[in-house]
Amino acid sequence: MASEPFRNARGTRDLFPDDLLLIHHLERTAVAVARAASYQEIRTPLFEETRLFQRYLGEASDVVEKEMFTVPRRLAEGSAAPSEQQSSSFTFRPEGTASVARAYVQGGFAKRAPLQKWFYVGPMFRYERPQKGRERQFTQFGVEAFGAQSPTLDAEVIAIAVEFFKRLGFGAELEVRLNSMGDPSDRELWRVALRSFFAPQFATDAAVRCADCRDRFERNILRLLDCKVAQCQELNVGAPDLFELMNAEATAHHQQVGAALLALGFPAIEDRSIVRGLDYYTRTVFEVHYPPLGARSALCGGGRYDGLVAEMGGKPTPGVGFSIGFTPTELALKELHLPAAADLQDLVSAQAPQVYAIAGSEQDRLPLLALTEQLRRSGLRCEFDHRGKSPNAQMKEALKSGARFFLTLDSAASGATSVSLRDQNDNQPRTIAVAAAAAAIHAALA
RNA sequence: GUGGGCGUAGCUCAGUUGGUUAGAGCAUCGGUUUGUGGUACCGAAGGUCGCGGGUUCGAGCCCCGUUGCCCACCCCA
Repeated sequence: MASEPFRNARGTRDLFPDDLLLIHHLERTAVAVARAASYQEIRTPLFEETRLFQRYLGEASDVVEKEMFTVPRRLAEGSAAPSEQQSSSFTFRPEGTASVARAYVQGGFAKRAPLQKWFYVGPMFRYERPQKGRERQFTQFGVEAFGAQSPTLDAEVIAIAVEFFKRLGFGAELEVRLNSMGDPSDRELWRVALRSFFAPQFATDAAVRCADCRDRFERNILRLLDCKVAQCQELNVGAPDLFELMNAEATAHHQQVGAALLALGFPAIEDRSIVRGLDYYTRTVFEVHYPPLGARSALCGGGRYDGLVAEMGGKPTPGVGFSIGFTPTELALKELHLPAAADLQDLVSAQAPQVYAIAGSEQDRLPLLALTEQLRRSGLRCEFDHRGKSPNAQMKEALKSGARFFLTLDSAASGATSVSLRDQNDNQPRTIAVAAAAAAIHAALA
């Protein structure tokens, strides 16, 4: 009985060896810029108890709960009501910060070593409808710095994000867009002020605002500020400014982040439309943009979350971080015709054999296989034809493989003790004793 | 959740107003050539035209349904 062929699940993709060249390049760039600023890697589990993310997302959870990959916990038979099963389920992490903050608290760092600068690179999962640049399984690079509220730390975190893109080849057009959410009490005042400012726009049925904004007014009033509809933007003019309500310390912090960024050579653009709705986000919020990309210019988002560690049950500890999605980064790189081939050359080389062993006859195959193994043990990448191709066809394979050395057993007779080695760099065939082959190749490579 | 577009070989695509046995390039496989910078030539293999139904003497092409993918909106932790 015929069945449908197997396919990958929607919103996922296979990364084949050629695709992984770029992925590895992104990963190593991320690791390099993070380590340069003394950030250490952390790896948390790919899934957590669902309630961790429910706590992390707070009020927004009813909106996003449908967009998470949740699996039920296996309970002893008949031991719990269905509702209880739901609350004790597991969920594949939709982002990195909640898990890292949980680990920070659980590991006791808030008490024994509050200052921790960590980074992570790994897969995240969101049950959303895929579209361009959005997948159900995707990779994020993120950093989280705990234990200091200094504005210079905000600037350092932002600088890591910018440096990541610079090293990937993005140009001077890179922009840091900066805003502040103030402290929670400031934000509460602001929400109240926004509500009374916008309320008249929704008091009548007249469609002065787009339908989405009518929804946002109830659900998430801050999102009114970054509506893309032109008419809505006009109606935002004159809206209450959080900075008018912000406490002096938070205001000073924001100015000092700007000054620190300037000192680092990354002048920030103030952008009041950048908002973060979750309550433990405090003060700094930022995005890194690359305007040449047009509508999809946002590459990175981050900010300060001084209330999060306490929310996770830890000793109150400030924190700041960002996350960068690999998928949008890949799209942007493709559009910019990056990276240059030279940037991947070492990764390409590492995938290619250094030596291709060519069997001149059927009798040569086993002795040659043994020699191949010997070369591999010596640390050389060595390839051997397993399909029994003709010597001519093996030569073509060898050329395609990118191997620098072609090696054949001298076919004098059975029990050959020498090999013919051709180095494509000088193209001089040399005859070498079998026992000396590995050393000769290593010498040529050195 | 809403809306739009597209499904022909492994990949990128042709395929005339509906008309014999559905084509090309690349990739693959085999061979010849070239004692060597991935050449050139010859040949082979590979498709129930996403799937199901309908219209028709006849459907890759028209109609309906379905499914998959893509894109946009929503959301964006």
